[in-house]
Amino acid sequence: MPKNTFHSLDDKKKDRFIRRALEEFTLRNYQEASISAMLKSLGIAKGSFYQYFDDKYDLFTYLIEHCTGIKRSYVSVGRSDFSSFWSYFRALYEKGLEFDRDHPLECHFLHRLQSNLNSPPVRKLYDQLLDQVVKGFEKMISAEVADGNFRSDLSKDAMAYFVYKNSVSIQEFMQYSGSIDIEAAIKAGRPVYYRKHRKIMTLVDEYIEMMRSALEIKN
Amino acid sequence: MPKNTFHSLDDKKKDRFIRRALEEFTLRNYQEASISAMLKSLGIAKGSFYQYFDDKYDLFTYLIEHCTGIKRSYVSVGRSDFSSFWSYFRALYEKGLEFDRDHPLECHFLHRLQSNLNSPPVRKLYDQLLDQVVKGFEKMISAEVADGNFRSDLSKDAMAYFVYKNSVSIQEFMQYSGSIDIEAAIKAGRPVYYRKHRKIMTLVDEYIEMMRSALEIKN
DNA sequence: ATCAAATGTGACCGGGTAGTCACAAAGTTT
DNA sequence: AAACTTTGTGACTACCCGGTCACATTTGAT
Repeated sequence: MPKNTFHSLDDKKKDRFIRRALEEFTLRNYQEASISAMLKSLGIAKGSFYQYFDDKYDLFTYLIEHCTGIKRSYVSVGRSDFSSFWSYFRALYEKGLEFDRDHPLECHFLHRLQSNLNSPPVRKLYDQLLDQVVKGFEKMISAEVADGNFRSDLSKDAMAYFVYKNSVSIQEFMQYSGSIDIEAAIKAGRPVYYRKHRKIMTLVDEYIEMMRSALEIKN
Repeated sequence: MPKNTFHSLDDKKKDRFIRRALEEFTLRNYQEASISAMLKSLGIAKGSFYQYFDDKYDLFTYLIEHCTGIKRSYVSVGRSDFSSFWSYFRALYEKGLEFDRDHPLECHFLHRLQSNLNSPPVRKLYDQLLDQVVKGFEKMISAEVADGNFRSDLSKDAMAYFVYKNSVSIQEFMQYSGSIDIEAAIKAGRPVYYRKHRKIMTLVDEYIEMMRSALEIKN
């Protein structure tokens, strides 16, 4: 937990600090991320940092909370507002793109969490977030199965994991195929999907089509 | 490239060295992996190491070549030996399990490469391997489309990436659901899927069923 | 204006790293 | 046995890190 000293910081200074910290932890691993380098480029003394946070890990957990908090306000769409799971999924993805548009650093800091799985403390935090998402999907998928929309011959947790992983995969494919350059966008502080909205939604629709065929009952 | 000094090393010593190096680079990131710690636990002097390899990166690239070489000898199954793409895919996965059974360290060192994507030199090597695999799948998928087995309304590269990523996902799901503990297995030097063969192949079949439904033409 | 509390500072500590180098030991050829 | 080549060694350099602490500065209340 950040100390009071950090909270009572000038808004502008606090913002600059958070942005630089996100950049540091997004471009490097948790272990590799350097508090020293970050402070140097911010022009803040080492000692000051430790009046804001207990330690490196304290800052890291704060950043996660900061980002998930903002993300929640974007992806808070309800399944019940949509006629089908896939129109819901599509809307969820579009909200994700809005999140990237408005808060690229926050968005991709969260995406890169999975690069830190060998740091036990980070892994713990990641596993919690992962579990939340997959459990959420599992619940919705169970409902679809109960309604006779999704097939019942597959285990629900595997289906949920399948959906989650493929939704992550979409971005990875964009990177693989050269359509986006996350690192460059982060360094420039610009949204990753800027002016790529049509392109990625086309891909999202392809993925939805694949997942739909995979999970829905054939007629 | 390892120097002659390394090649002319006693087989037993060379083996012990490789095993310890693989362990180090599998349990930690490229940057975090410590040559010093590795040498200390091996009882080899610092100076000796630099008569075997140019530097850390030289060792790393050697390990990749070492592992891919062994892996190739396992997964060298031909598509033409199977009646369908999915029976081929299944056989490929079983070969992968044999690779894990006989060479767990080599197998999972390669799996953990994707945890190193923020190290530019490592990323370059990973991207090459990724491209090889995806391009391979793409070729086969194109043939399936041409034969009228796979649908033609999706882009082939997306389908190839879909297949590759989901095949990786299978292992991740095993880890997620607590069926395997890769880190523990590596530390013990034991195969990850030891006595889990039935369990994972059941999951593989579920994934194949999902991917098949996603990509094949509905009848 | 005074004083106390809050905040800022950067040299410093202990510990880690990759890589070097002068030297020692072992092996090989003459 | 002598000369030479290859291999082994570990103290050492130069550098990085996270975190500390005695002290300087600023703030705000009296």
